[in-house]
Amino acid sequence: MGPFTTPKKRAEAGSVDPWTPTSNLKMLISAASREIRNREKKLCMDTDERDSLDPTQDSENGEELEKIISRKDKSLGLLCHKFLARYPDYPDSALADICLDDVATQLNVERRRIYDIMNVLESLHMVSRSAKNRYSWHGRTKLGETLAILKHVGEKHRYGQQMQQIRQRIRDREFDFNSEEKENEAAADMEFGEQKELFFVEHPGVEFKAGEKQKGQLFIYKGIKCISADVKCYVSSVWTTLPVSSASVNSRKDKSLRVMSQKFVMLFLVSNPRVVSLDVAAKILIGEDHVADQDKSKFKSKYLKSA
DNA sequence: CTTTCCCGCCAGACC
DNA sequence: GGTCTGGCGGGAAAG
Repeated sequence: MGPFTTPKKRAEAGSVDPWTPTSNLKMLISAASREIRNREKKLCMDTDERDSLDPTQDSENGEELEKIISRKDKSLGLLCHKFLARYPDYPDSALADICLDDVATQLNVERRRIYDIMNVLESLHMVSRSAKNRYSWHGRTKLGETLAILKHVGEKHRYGQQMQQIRQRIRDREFDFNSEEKENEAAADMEFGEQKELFFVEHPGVEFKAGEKQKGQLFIYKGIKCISADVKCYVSSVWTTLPVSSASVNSRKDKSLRVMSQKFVMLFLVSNPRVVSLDVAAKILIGEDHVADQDKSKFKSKYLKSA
């Protein structure tokens, strides 16, 4: 193993439930489902029992486990699932306080992973940052409102129409292989409006406190995997005022996981049909030209590698 | 082979 | 100085 290779981590005793290729999709559909969560609780208990077989104590046993535990068992989606299983859908008025260190210890993962989960859940206002190292758990109490707001914002940004346009162009391209130029023109014509403005949609009454950076990379998949899917149940209520601002707390230009997650949910909420391809989502969320740039640099690096 | 995405380094914010 | 936060690249696993 070279000096720059990712070190292999000791196997952790995790779920050994047979994980299917569609597990992430299932996760998406069920992340906040109570039934599944109860099942998960049971599963976690089983896992705890299994933990008594400490893999670090017995190297042979550890290697054996390492083979059994695939990367799917360590996925962010599963982790988020386990996290959700620990908290009630509708917590009492007494705030459920979440300590990052405790959660990391309990779930037996690096602290870094908890930040990812918190960012996604925060984007849905299922948690909010209360202090350094601490979050408050809101569960689904604000979810309905949040989804309604996000849908409204998604409509405002004309995400639905944008998706239709992109899909149409993709279809056109299938009939016309020499359409590259036309395509670029079309992209230039497309009216993205405020879409390029970066923003974080706040929940009324929830103060946004975290400091963050502006560098960003699209980790859409991280967002999707952890988000509750019964989106359609919540979009009926109507909002007249949008708590969307690019000033004050939102002044930090933000392409963080938190914001990208919100935007992705918006796409789902306004999409018809309800399937959103990553390709289309990326074109809207990071911009068509940027997607093209990324592809180019990818080809370039591949070319250089093979040369 | 290409795509997905986990790991953890480390920059920058914050204290 | 220390700690917290989270963007990001590398590369292994999955497809």
